[in-house]
Amino acid sequence: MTQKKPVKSKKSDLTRAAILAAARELFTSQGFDHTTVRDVAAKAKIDPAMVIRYFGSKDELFALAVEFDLRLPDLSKVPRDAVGATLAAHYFGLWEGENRNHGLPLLMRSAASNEFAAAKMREMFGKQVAPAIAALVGPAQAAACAGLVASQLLGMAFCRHIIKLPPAVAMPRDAMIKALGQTIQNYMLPRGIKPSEP
Amino acid sequence: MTQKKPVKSKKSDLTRAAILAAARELFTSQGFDHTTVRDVAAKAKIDPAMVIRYFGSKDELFALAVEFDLRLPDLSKVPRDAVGATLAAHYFGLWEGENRNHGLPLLMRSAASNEFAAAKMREMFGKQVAPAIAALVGPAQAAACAGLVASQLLGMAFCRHIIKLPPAVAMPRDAMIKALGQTIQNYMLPRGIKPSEP
DNA sequence: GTCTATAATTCGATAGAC
DNA sequence: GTCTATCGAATTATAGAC
Repeated sequence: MTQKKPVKSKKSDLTRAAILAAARELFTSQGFDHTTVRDVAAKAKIDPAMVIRYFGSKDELFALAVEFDLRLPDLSKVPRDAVGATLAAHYFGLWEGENRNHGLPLLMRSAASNEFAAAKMREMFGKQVAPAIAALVGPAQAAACAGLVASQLLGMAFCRHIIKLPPAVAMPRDAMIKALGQTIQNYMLPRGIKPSEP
Repeated sequence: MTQKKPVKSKKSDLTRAAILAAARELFTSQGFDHTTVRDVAAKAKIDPAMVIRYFGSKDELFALAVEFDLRLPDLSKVPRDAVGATLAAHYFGLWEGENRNHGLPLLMRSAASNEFAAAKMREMFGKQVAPAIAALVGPAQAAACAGLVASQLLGMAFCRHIIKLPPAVAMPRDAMIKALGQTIQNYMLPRGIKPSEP
């Protein structure tokens, strides 16, 4: 008797997870092009052929490695004058908090030279970030506001965590959150103008 | 009679320049890894072997392709309350002005996934940007200020020109210069505090 | 499911004729 | 200076034994 869907497939799942974790680490530290299927297999302690067997190709493995959820807070529940600080703090939690085994560093590092990653970043921004901002500042100013906020937050990530520019690395976390929070607050809700105003 | 250093070596220089220009274009659009010596040779309409003969190796060719001068204005000659706008305008001139055949787009695109390019960017920042800022705001606040300014300017370049995030691309140049100028001004000279104050 | 062996490309760089 | 021919190494992906 054949089982269509076995209830237990522990080993397979563990192997899959090990491959994916190894791939994400190596893609992040070495980039897509300089990470070989052999490297991933070695780190996951399995045979290179298994990587292809489980994921089909190197490209499909990469596509799964960059998938993740930003878990943005609900900005409508945040005091209006604390929106900037909240976003800045959330962003640093993503980069320097306890749970950092997500795909953001990989996506950020890859997006500049990998069109698939760039497209993924635009998609994530459109689906997760833009709506949250539009709901707060209204549709008229949403685009410009979102572009400015993204440029500041991604820019700090680029300087501090990707290329490791010394002054950006040296800056204390609190000072940075304060400075970025003020900037973002000003981009989103300048001078207390209500979003519904003309 | 042999000439040690011929006064005229037009052809060689033209070939070198053609190779370098082709390399910069291809490295920028395809990235270092996906640009082959054969690609560069084809674009420059010469033999692939000549690329190596003229530049030694692909790595050395890349090193020359990323070399350039930011040509920052002398900030000491700019009114203090116009420093932010001046820097923002200069930055956009680099990215969207008439003379764009420099290495900045290539450096920016490569730095995230190429350690050599990242080091070059840190070096350029340290030699060209940091001193200009330090001379204006004083040594005490120079590092933090430089890190913040860099994060905002590089972040907009990343969003608007590298990954082409729709809201950042759509924003009119004037509106962006105004917004970034205000932010930079605030990072550099907040509330009119003089740089020499404790 | 797992591994060995290798197919099929592709690339950077070199040797040597002219 | 320039081109032809090719080396040697590395890569993804597959075929097939066990």
